[in-house]
Amino acid sequence: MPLFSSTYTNKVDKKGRVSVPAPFRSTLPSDDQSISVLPSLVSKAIEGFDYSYLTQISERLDNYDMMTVPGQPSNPAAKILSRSMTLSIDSDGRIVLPQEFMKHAGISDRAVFVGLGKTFQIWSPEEYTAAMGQDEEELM
Amino acid sequence: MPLFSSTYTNKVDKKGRVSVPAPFRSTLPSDDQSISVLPSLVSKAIEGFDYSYLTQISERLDNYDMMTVPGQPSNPAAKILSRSMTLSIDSDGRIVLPQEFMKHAGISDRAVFVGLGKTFQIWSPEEYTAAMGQDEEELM
DNA sequence: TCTAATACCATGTTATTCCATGATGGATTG
DNA sequence: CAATCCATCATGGAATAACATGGTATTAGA
Repeated sequence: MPLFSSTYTNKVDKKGRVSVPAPFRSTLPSDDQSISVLPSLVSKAIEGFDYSYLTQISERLDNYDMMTVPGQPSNPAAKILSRSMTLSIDSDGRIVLPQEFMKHAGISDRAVFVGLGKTFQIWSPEEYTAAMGQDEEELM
Repeated sequence: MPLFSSTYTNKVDKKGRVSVPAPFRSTLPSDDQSISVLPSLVSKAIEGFDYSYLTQISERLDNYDMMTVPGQPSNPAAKILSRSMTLSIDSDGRIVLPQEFMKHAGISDRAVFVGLGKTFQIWSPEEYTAAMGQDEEELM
């Protein structure tokens, strides 16, 4: 199981490309170099995790019941699945952030990767420092 | 096992043709590029899944004692099987939505594909935003 | 034969892959 | 201990492929 830790800031080019921090990549299974992301439901950030995490969420959804029991779109698991995208990491270690996701997180030219164990988050430097409080200035 | 996620909006032409989002296609088994669909039993949408999912539902129906339990058509599994159609994906990655299905979902010229894990749904943009609530505007 | 469904082809746009460069740090060797 | 070599990493740009989409041709069914 992957374990994401520490904090890294990388540049985002005009196409939305950004390098996934190497330590994050190395915790991913070597046969599936991809990450799944979605706009956070609670903050101005992007939530990230590995693919197996998505399958766990999917299993929580009994789709058979979903088709016959009303109230689907508001189901939390459905919300996560419908909003998440799986981004493949290219041979240079980069992903392309979807425009809408960047917009949600207020990301333009730099992205802060924050390891949180089984998951991580991607912030804009500005939003991250604001959310963290004033005791952060050495993000460079 | 395929896992459908994220949300995509594609155009529907006058013939009812629409591209299946490439990420959805790639989760399907390469030797069976088709999807099975039915009008949702609970909402103004089309339910979709791959063929193997249909067989699972069929097995549920087999476990159901048809000889002793009356009113089989009301069995959800029976309802799903009887209403489902399997649509083949053409060489350009498109399907043709049956007219009745489009009518059920209120689809005219655009279709929203919503990934929900083992299954997905197809909505009209209008109905989908209405069903999701007010907090969705970036469907593009 | 006429109509409708299906298969085929063409095109612009977008995304993905490939290649080159600079920076960094660790290890090896003089 | 210092200089050099090598591997990894982040980053930019350009070439290439994939995708969505509209149109036309061909086939099949009524």
